[in-house]
Amino acid sequence: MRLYNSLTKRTETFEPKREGIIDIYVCGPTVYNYIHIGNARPVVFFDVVRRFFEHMGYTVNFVSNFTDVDDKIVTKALEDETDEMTIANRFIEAFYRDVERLGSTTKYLAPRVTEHMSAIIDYIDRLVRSGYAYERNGNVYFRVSEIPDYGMLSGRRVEELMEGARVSVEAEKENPLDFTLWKRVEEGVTYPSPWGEGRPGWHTECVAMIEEIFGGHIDIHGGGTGLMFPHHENEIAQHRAVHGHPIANYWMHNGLLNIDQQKMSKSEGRVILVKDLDYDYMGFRLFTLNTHYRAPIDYSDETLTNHVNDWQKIKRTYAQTFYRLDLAEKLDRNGSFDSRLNRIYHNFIEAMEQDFNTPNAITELHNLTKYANQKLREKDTFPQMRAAVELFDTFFRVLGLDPRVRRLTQNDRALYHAWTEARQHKEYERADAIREKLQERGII
RNA sequence: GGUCCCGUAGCCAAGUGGCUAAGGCAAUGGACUGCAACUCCGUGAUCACCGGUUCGAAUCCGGUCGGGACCUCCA
Repeated sequence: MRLYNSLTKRTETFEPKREGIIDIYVCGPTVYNYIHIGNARPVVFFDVVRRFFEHMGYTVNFVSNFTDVDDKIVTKALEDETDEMTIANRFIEAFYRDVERLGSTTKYLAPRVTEHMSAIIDYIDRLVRSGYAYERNGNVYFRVSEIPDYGMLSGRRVEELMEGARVSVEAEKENPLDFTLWKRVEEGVTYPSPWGEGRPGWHTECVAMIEEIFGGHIDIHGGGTGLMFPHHENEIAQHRAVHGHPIANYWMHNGLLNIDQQKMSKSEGRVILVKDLDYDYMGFRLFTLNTHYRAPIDYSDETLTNHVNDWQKIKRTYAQTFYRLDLAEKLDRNGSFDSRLNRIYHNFIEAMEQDFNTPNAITELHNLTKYANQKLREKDTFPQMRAAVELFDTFFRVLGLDPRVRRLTQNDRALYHAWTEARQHKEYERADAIREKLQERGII
């Protein structure tokens, strides 16, 4: 398995800390709104990462958090005249609904910041005691100058950051680059701490939860490119301060999703929410996976339509192969893998092992589709068709695609036989009426 | 001002030094069919431009043009 490591900027051979087990953490959403299709990208991609590792026999401990304490949630609660917990719960539920729509599994550990507040406060306290952080008027800041290679992940040097005209200037900070660990606040929910009532900054939650859940050192840390700076940079700094070693062996960052060549922007009305997507979600999933995860994706209706069509063809082929076998009572037989199918499987795995080259993996899905369609037109190919269905099932499981094809009912069979009979007797009007029903159900 | 990424057929996209530059969508010709749909077979690229390195470059280096991101919350 080869993985591009954002930390070292090179493709490396992946080796987990423990034989056969992979600990992975992906930064999750701040739950103050419905997620948009850009947020959907890591939801889909890291789901595929997990699925592929599981296919390869690994046990994957997958954790992705919910940020349910944040200024934006406080603002939203004030707007809606309710409390933060209500807002968070509402959007966590909505998040799970969207994740399911996208075909990603919801069965993973999803810790909430509110459930780990004492761990977060304790973490900050240790940073203060060891001199890596300092308190000013109820605010706590991280002392960036204590970390010599600060900026290594995002490829920035401290001097460059200092020169940036837009670095925020807060008088009480020792250094403009110092970031907030704890914030004294007047408005919204607060928590008691050694520095008074307030709320934690955003950057400590992930490291504190990783420490509490995994013991402080994981295999893979994932997230969107947009989080590299400053969030992940700050995670690295804090973890380095407390533990003296890197928090994760591999960092994986997915590229962003733009709309019409530009970044999604709420203020400019260029946002598409997952729940409002008026397309087949499996087609959308295929669309995101058809570009390598590190490259940016440019969304347009035309491009998405391309992949929705792709998916329809794949799904149709699968369904027809499946139903043909079902009608012939051959679904329970064993498949026969010929050299062509073996090569398709082999190429698929090879593509995935090459830093999750899902576009090339999808090419093999197309090759399989062609194979199945060819077998459908040839005589006496049930064993090969059966093998194709098995391989489809494997690819679908790894990529998280679901054609929603189930075994035929008695009614479906009767309909099919009636159609065949009508055609044999050249009763075309009746045959066409039945055909329409069969097509509606995707059986032919 | 500083840092960085990208430009492959109408559209999406893989390939990052070496066989005829994968694959899909769209288009188009043919086959199959009672008609149709589906499907199958076939058809498409001086790899933005200019120069350099090399026996050899889409791939490396320099420049030009074009697009975008980050340095502030951001998947």
